[in-house]
Amino acid sequence: MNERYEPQAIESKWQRRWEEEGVFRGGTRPGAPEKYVLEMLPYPSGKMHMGHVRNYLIGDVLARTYWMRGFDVLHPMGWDAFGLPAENAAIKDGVHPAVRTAENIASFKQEMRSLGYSYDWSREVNTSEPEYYRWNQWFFLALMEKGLVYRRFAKVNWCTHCLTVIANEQVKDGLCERCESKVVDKEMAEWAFRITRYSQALLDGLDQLTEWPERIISMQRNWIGRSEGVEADFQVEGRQERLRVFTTRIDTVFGATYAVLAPDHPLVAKICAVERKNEVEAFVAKMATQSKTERTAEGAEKEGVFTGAHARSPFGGPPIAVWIANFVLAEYGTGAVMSVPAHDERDFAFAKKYGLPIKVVVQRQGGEPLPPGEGLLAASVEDGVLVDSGEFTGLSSEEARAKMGEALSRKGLGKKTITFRQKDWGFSRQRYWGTPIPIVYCDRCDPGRGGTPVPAEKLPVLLPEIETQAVLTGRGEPPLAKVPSFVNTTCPRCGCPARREVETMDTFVDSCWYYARYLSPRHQAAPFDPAEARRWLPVDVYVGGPEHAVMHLLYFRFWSRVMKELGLSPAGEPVVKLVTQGIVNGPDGRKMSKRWGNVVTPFSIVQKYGADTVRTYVLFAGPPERDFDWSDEQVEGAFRFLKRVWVLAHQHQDCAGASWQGAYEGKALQIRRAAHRCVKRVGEAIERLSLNTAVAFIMELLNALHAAGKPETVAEKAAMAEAVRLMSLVLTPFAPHVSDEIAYAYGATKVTVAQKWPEYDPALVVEEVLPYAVQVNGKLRAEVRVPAAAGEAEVRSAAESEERVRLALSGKQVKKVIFVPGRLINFVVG
RNA sequence: GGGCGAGUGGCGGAACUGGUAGACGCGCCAGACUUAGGAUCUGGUACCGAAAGGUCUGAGGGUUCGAAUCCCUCCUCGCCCA
Repeated sequence: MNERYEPQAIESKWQRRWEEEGVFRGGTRPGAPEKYVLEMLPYPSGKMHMGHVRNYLIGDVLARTYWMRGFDVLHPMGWDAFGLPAENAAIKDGVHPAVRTAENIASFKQEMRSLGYSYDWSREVNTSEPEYYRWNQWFFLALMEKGLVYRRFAKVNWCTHCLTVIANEQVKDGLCERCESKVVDKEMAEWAFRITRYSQALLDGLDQLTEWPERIISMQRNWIGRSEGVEADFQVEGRQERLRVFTTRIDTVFGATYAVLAPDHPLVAKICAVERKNEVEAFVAKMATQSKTERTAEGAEKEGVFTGAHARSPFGGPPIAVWIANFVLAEYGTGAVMSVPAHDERDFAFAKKYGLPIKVVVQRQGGEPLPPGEGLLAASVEDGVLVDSGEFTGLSSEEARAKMGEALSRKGLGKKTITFRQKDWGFSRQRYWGTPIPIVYCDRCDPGRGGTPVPAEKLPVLLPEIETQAVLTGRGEPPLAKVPSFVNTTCPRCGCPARREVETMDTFVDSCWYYARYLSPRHQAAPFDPAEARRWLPVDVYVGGPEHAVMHLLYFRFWSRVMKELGLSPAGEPVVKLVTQGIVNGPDGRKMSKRWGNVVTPFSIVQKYGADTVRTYVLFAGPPERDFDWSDEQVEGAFRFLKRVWVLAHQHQDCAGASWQGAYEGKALQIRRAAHRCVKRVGEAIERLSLNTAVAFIMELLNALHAAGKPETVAEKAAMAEAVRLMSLVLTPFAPHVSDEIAYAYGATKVTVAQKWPEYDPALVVEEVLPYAVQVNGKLRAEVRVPAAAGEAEVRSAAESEERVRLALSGKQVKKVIFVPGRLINFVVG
């Protein structure tokens, strides 16, 4: 090895060598236990950012460690290559998305290689290639067969900037999650997956995910939003119609003083009183111009109008007024609610605003009783005991809910129901750069335009070549509608001229199953080879950002269940352990962004310090889950550390061949102890995913070896050679290039990742002398060092002979002695 | 408003199942080498105090021989849900 540490001189050499030797090829250790380590595949923008670097490093450390621990490891990487950015760029500059995407992938991949990641590139997957997306189409047909795909006419979230429909999951505070533009409601036909059929299963499955972060679990639970309640029919006065409401608080039904319909509820027009017609119609028209997110936003003013109609509760009582209001949505529950102002905050605010009656029907169990309705200052939403509720008076809220539910079903006026907040997944996108939906519309045999699926043997439906500037204009109909050669086809059923579906699939479809394609990326008969799936699935560790908690991770759990039902995969849940990494902020503590001018690019740091420094720094900066702020000084520190590792190895290179059969004593023994202790601690730290402390332990070893000075005796030289070798092995997951360079200089014949993770000698990691804390009444008074084998009596007498302890004990009576072996002794005095 | 998570030196962070708080790194201070140092090496570095000693894990209380860790109240920040 060179005298100076020059990463630029060694890193590409090792990267080439790993590649040539195929050391990261998965499936090359038949018979060995398998580990599937996966990181979320990136959208290939031109440049990597630090978030990517960190994401992939966490996986890389695990993959390399598993190789060394003897596993057969699958650690693939690919490209989430369809999507809006490339298409939006094309609208601007006319470069075809495929061209731009290919360029981006090439540069992104080169950056990845420069960081020394241990990917099995032979399994690389690109979701924009027909070889991949034909299987999206195949899945579409398979799901359709199972009744999990349907076409609906619905109010969708339309992003005014992306010019496409986006999923509920992609709307954040009324804005598009991607581009932060306004999202409006738009009524249109779309294709949807019936994911709600799996809502309960997805919820139940969360219990098995014991190795997922608790907050991701709770976010999914919230998102699915199961609520138990009842549907109850209110009879509209003087008409045939019944008004079906959904409520989770049927126990408060006797306090219902009015009912509210969604403005677009079908009953509105029918029951509206003639004299209120103008007002109601005006309100309905006004609501139609607002999006549902706008209408129900936190600060939004509650608004409504009286329809003139009245309805009667299924439990009797006087008729109550029926209103329509902005905060009730047709899509949720039954699109109608009973309003109980005394026991619901929204209803209370609405009642106050419009002077509607308030009636208390649930009393608190302790404390001040609630004043009668009109005197109430705020709604009381807690459970309690029913009052003024006919035959149910005196029951607890919980009992009342059960009894009332039963009563409703008995009378045929309602039933218990479970509703979910989660909605079906609309996946039509009015864009070009995505998977064509394999559907044909034929006027002759399908006049209702329900759509006829393209038969499986005719797949793929290829995305057509286009005149980029003419088709990707950002205006008008979906781009594919402007490509006659694509649109015009023949009906698969009757053979007549027909038109193809011009919408494409949400890219979240691509990421639902890519991890399975890696198993057999060139498989022709199916999306992937089920035999490989039995071997590798589920994924052992999945690393990615927590921002995917409720979109990707929910869709992908859904898809996994479907794949299991199709007999493709053995796994219900796709991933055993999920790791969500924290954000890398700029040095100023703000999110890295061009706007703040605080972006640190991986490329610049690799150039300046080399990949090993970036790797070591990023992993040392903090625990994987936590955010951290970039620090140039700390990077400098990581570089200094590697330089010191290098210098030490270089200095003692003459020790490399030394061997010693005799006993180790003195300095030689100290060196060996430090090294073996380090091996133990680093191994355990990686297992706990405490990667920052793992690096710290290697630093401690380095400090100890530097402090040991120059080895003189043969035993010392042999110990030093062993220590350097061990250090190069445990350093491999973090700084693999330096590790290999050193390992070879010390006689290795295989790259470190192909070597075995070292075993430590248990005899060398137990201390001979232990420090004991000596406390008097819990306060530290001294520290004594005693032989490890010493018992309480010896520790006590050693402690009592300490000056400070004697002083603290003098004149006091020892009432009790607490002895914790290996830790401390505590004298409790009176 | 509800749920979850976090709060430890000047800074990033350590602390296994309640057992010596501050590992490791950065920064800073002093010294060495040097034509030079923003390179490198050595030592120091939670706070108060000259020292003896005392005080420290957001604040306050509790349990315990002993609490960063467990319980209660409150404050601040982050994320998610409403």
